[in-house]
Amino acid sequence: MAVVGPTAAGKSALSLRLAETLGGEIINADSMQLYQGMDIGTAKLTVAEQAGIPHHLLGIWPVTEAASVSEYQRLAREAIAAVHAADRVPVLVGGSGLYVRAAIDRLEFPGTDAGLRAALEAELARAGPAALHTRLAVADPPAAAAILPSNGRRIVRALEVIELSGRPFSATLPQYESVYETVQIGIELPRAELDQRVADRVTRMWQLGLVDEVRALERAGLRAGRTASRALGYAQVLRFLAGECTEDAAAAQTVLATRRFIRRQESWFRRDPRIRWVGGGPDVAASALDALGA
RNA sequence: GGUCAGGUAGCUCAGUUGGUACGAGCGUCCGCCUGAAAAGCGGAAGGUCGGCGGUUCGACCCCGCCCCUGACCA
Repeated sequence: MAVVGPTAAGKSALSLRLAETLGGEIINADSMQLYQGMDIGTAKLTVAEQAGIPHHLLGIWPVTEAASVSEYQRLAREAIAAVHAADRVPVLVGGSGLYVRAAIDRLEFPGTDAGLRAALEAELARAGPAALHTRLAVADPPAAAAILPSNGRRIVRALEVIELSGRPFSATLPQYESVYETVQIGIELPRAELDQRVADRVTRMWQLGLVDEVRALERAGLRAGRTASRALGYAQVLRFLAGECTEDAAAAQTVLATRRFIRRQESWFRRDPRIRWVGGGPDVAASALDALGA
């Protein structure tokens, strides 16, 4: 089963309850909790908070490593297989929509090539996205039609896949088709409440020492990390440490960016018709178990 | 009490020598998303231009009074 929903909705707490009740083990589906040492800012459960329930895929990548959905997919499926083998229930938990789909859905990621990618990115920087889009329009008209000329990132990836595989790039996500028998529980909370929780959470992160955590990670190479350095909270603190803004501004920006992120998460999960939504609050666990029985 | 500056989109501000507000950034809402996804990209909705009067064919832009904010002077 999977527990999804926006940041700060209470996924971790719910997953603990469900794993406990169902005899499950938790598998992380949060792209940033995959990183080592990114604990406070990602609201990663401490070992004590994990309450003896096995957690998989937490803190497995150094911050210098660029994230990869494809790699995550492999790891997640291994973890799921291991939990199944132990005759326990895998409880996938996380707010990274694409990662959740990579784990449970029929999705195959075409390969990548560092050199080719670098060349395309250099070209993007030099010529701009529109020029690359023109090229994409020749190589793969349907992909070009689906990808906006301003979206350099996707254009680069499409061109990379085409050159590597000699085949067109699927620029639209496939139908929802699970490879496991999965029930997805989504936690839904009113915006105003989520926004308040985010503000509180960021305040708490600062109290717990997020700035020191980032300092330590900086020494571990966080700035060089392509993905990790962009994480909510971390990017803002790095800017503060570089003297580019005040500490207060960093905190305020973290709140705003997290709110924006929540809107994107909602729009991602909203369209998946398989998700069974439950309200947050004290009854989440009960509602979720109801939804599971249903 | 006086002088000056200012009151334009939820916020910060552009702008029109009087002719339908051309606005921008942020926020809000909505959407997209196949190896960076806590990333990346896009669309939309919002304004009686502080109030009341006057001048004018016509005022957000001119005049008068009033209200509010800020600075300065007493």
